[in-house]
Amino acid sequence: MEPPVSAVPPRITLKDLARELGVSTASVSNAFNRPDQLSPKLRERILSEAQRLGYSGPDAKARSLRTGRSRIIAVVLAETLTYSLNDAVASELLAGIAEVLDVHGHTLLLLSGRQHVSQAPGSANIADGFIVYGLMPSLKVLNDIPAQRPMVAVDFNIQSRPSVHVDNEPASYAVARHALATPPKRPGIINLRLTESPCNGKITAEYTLLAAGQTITRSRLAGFHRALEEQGIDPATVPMWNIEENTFEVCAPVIAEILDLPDDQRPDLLLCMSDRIALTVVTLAEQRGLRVPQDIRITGFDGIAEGQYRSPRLTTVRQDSVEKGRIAARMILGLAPRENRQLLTELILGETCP
Amino acid sequence: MEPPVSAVPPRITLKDLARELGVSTASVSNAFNRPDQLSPKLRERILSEAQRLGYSGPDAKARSLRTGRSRIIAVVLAETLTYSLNDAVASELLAGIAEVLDVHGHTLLLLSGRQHVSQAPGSANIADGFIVYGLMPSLKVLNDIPAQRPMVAVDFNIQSRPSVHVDNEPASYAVARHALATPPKRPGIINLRLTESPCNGKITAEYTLLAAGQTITRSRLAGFHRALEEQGIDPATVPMWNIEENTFEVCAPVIAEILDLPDDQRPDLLLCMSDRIALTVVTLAEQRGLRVPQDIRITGFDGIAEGQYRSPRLTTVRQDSVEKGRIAARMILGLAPRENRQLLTELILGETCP
DNA sequence: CTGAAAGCGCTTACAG
DNA sequence: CTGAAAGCGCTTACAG
Repeated sequence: MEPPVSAVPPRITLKDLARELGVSTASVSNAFNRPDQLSPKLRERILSEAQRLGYSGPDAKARSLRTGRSRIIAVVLAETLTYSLNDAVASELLAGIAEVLDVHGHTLLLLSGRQHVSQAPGSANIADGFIVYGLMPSLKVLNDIPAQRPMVAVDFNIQSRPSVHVDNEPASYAVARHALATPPKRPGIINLRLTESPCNGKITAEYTLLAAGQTITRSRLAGFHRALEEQGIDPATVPMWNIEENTFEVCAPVIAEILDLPDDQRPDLLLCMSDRIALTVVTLAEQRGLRVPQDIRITGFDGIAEGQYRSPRLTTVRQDSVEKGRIAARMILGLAPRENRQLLTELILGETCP
Repeated sequence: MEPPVSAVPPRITLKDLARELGVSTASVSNAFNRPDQLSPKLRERILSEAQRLGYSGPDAKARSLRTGRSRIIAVVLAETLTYSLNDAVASELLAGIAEVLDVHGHTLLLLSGRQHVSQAPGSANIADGFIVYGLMPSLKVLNDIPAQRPMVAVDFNIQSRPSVHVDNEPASYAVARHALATPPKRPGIINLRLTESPCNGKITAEYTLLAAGQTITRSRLAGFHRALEEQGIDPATVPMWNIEENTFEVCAPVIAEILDLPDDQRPDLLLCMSDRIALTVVTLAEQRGLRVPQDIRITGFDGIAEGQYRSPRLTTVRQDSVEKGRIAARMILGLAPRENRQLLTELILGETCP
């Protein structure tokens, strides 16, 4: 089905090299892997001869079969790789993971829970461990993974596996409480992936929200609602929109619809479930000549760099995604206890909602 | 040295399953890999029994040794993974690569040319092919790669290997020419990684630039210079600064230094070698109450989303990094001829330099 | 369509 | 410190 990556010309193996040198295969192996197991002189000879003959070291495929370990850790991403690689939060998580793996001699294999159908099944199970990021449409990918391999879930839960989270509900509560301290005339909420069936626009009565515990965005909504109630605002009276994908392109039409409402209907405070959403509001508001924060106040969630290295700076709540990645990686490598972890977030007061 | 990832409990193998079912190992293998080689009925029985006994399919380590292919393609990044994952251009490249690999049943292994010393040598050679991105401090990593494996270079050159580039010189010329059509009083250039020894600030006489052909930024400078000369401006009279890493944090102090020059010395046009640099100029200029483009005009290079989904939009030249990744991936998979490619760029007229 | 057997390239006790 | 040998878990001609 797939064309071979290349026709491989004759290749020299460890055995060939041993024969060539008149030593045992064990000595050649030791020359590369256990310097203390042979004389420096012999090792020198083996290594230089290897270089001369174009032998670049033991084959990793054979080594991993023999030792049972590949030194590869897989990250399974709920979204497509294309999306994840361009998302600031996912990128930071990956950076945190990569940092720890690198220091401990492991490498990072990227997999997606939304892979193409032609995806060779089982190619994932080469990895020694798995970090699974976010709720995926189907847990089928996880079935290909041998049950004994370590696995940790990030930002969602897998039955009987450790997980790493942030304190979504208190974090949302904190930012909403700050925003509501200045009473808004018309607050609004822009959710992220919160409906059972796809909805990119206003959430009307016909939509059902995902169940609590299924998604972190449900916890974020709970935090918003708690703050609203505390201010004597009935959450049921606050209009909600939903965004299907955390990108400018997908956010823009929904936000344009909101901002283009008549002055007396347009929200003057928008609580957004991500910085990407909030930043899109800022950009489209500026394009329309709406003043931030005078005409419309905006809050985000995540604390990504793009929201801080600009003007006006985003008011948001910062989660340390890099640290989330580090912790997940340490758990997988057995350097940290495999337990459920919840990281704290930090309220950032920017200019979009002073 | 490194602790094992986990103590693996007893595990069932293909052989065990075959014995259990009273069939040959070939049939079990075929049930998973070649459905046409056995009766649907037997296949059904094997698959269901496998599930019941917790056999999740053939082990990828053994399979890859046996077949000689891992279906893994490695991307070797010149920068650290932490940097690369958070850089828009590198992320787009990776996204383009991942897109093609995914469709063709391959997965993506991330490696860095600046790995930690403890990095297990040779663990890279599990990959079937290598995409090498950017000039790295040392090509040592590449030595561990068997010579027969396909390899393609992106944004730099490796002896006798195909490469993928964009038209850096003409692209820079185009954007500079556009900018210089409105004659500046005091043009300036902000370079990226262009000096032999590290320099984060003004490039003075004591610094030597990297040789032409060594780095793409040298080609970009050539484009700027050609446009300057064409306008009768001697490039030697145009002040140049250098940035060591394409991040806000590293750019900011250099740019602050430039913007804080007295009014009669501050450049009124800055030609920047990346959008990240240009965006940092915009942000810091806004913070200082400088008007863009009235007080200072700014051009970038790359065409990243962040520069376009904001106001003022960046004037820049767009390179299709996603496509660069797609092409490199197709070459590696043997789906496109292994030859040198140069992609065209597109001038984008934004508001930072109308 | 099925089964017996070779062998992919290593690492690692083990005996010397 | 060195060498002979087993075996990691598969896939694939090949014979039936």
